[in-house]
Amino acid sequence: MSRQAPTLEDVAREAGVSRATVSRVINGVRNVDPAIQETVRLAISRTGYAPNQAARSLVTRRTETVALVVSGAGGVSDEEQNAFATRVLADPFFGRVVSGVVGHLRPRSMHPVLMFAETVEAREAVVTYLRQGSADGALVVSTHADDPLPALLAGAGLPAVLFARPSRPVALSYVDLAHRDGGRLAAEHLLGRGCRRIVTVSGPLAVSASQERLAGFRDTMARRGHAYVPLVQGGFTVDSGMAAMTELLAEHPDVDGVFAANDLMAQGICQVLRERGRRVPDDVAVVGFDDSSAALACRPPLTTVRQPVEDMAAAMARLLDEQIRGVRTEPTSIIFDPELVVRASA
Amino acid sequence: MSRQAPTLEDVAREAGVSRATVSRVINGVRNVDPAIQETVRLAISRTGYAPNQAARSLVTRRTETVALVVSGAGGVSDEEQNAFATRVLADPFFGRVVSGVVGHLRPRSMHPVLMFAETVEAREAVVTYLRQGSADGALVVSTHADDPLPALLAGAGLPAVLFARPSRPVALSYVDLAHRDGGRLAAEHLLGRGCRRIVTVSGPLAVSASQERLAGFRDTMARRGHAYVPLVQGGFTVDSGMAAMTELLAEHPDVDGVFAANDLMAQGICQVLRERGRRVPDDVAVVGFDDSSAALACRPPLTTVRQPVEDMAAAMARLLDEQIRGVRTEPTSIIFDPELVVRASA
DNA sequence: GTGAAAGCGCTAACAT
DNA sequence: ATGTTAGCGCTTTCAC
Repeated sequence: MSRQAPTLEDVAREAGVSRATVSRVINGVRNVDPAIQETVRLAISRTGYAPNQAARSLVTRRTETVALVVSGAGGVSDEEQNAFATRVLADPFFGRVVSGVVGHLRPRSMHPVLMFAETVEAREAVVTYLRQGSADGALVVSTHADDPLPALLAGAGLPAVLFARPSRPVALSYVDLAHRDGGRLAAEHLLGRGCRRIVTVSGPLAVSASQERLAGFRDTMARRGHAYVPLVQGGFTVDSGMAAMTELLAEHPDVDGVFAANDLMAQGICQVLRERGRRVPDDVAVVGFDDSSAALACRPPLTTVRQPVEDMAAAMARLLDEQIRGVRTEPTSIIFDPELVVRASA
Repeated sequence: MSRQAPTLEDVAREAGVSRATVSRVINGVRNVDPAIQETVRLAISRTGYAPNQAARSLVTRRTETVALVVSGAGGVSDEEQNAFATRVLADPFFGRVVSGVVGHLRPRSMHPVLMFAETVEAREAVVTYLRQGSADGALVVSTHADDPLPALLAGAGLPAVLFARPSRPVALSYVDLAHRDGGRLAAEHLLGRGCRRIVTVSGPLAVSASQERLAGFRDTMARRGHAYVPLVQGGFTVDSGMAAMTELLAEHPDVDGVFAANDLMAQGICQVLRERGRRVPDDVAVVGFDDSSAALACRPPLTTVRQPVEDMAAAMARLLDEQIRGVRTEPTSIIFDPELVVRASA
């Protein structure tokens, strides 16, 4: 192995100054003679010094690490735990979250620890992890409306920010999308292009985002005289989109417009439509939601309601960062506006 | 805020014992009277004590954290960094890696820090992170053959394990697949079902896995008398698969079998074939590689060469774990065998 | 502007 | 089996 790593002491000796001075130089504290700064910097590179993060954390009470938690609800079996991670990461949505989070953290030399909290034990582990000071706070992305983790975190007084408003009120900051407006945009677009037999495939109604998108959509439809919009509930996956469309097609063969609550399902829907010989968008127009990579991968490319996930995730990281630094003390919410992106499918 | 967190000292006082005894109970060191253990445990829960990880790490020189690094090669621009994370996570392959890694780490109360190293600075950041003792070691998944990170890590004497054999020899452990055997399995299957006009879409030839899969495939074809197999290079994405198949179809309209170097491309290939009115597998048989979620999502479901990614990732984590604990000192390689999974596409 | 010294909370070697 | 004690390497008053 390599010999013992150099410490502040070593650098100080090498530079002929005290530990305190070296520490000041490293941490960019002013009031250090420029000449000495140079000497110290030289000594640092000569010794190949790297500050010990544990020692630093012990006194600063900060780790520059945050937990990025993907949280479910149920009491899932051990078997399914792996599946949970795989499933979550397979969704292009999550990649955008990570991207946005890292975009904020990296320039600040902060790092995300990936955690999955789909069981009672796993949730406890998250709380323990934070209570031990292994991370300074948590960014929580819930996949289920009645996720108990936010309340657990809030109860323990741990810094945390949520992606999406919690279903039960909890004293935590969050970022969210104006999902209702998104549903409205979709409805207006379909109606605007002349669709009259419109159906919709919602997300799991246990997820509040699904409900909101649906509510906004239905609301707008109702205002335009469409009292009834056939609905099938999907699961935010390609497969569930296919199944839903198959079902809808059987009951409503004259459909000419579909609103899917996310792009993955819209992709499945387009696939089924094509298999049944319906042209998209000529016979049936399809509008998705998210503007994820699936929207571009889809044939035809999806017209969709864009959710600025990267920006939202970055804002989430910023909120947590501010809370950790004590800059922000009150729970804050930031709501982003959706935007219609018109491509070929509608 | 909440009041100062309780320390070992507080628990010790509460239990009427010394700090050392409490420490022993917490760390499960034997030689502690069962009765006292009980007293201590009670004091712990009464005080709501959680050990301070920084203090612990300072003395144990271990963080119970490993860096999970996705590493590229180039000097990518800042703009593209976000895209890198998004792109990487969009690939179902990565979700399986995470799943396997977490599967090993979690039961050991270890945690992965997610890092992306697609620029010179980012790679430096990884090295610094490890040198500071913020993580005990690194699990590296390279997306490019001439990734400089492994050499950097090895040079710094930092514990690290790679997914896939490095292109230049480096003194690090790695896990890998017998890609050549995988290519062979694909060729044998296509030939076995009677295909005679076989083409192939490889991955980026800068990636050694691509080369190996191709070599095994070509080798087997050659042994069976097929001297020439038309080849188009793809990029492991659905789109690149579509483009490649379009090209191949133009030059070889009589094609009756395709070997794609991954499932994503196979998916694109199936899509193009269907659009051109070719039935899969009746007119053209398609074999993919990986057995990722894309294989099941594909229509028809893909016959594919399974790569046990979760197992490989778990093994990678285990190797690193052993290296960190000092159980293993020599670089070790573990090569997994591919397996043909027959579904509908071939 | 710089140094001396006091901890941060824990583990582990040693003493008992 | 339990207690005492010496650090781990750093930041941060507090003097100067």
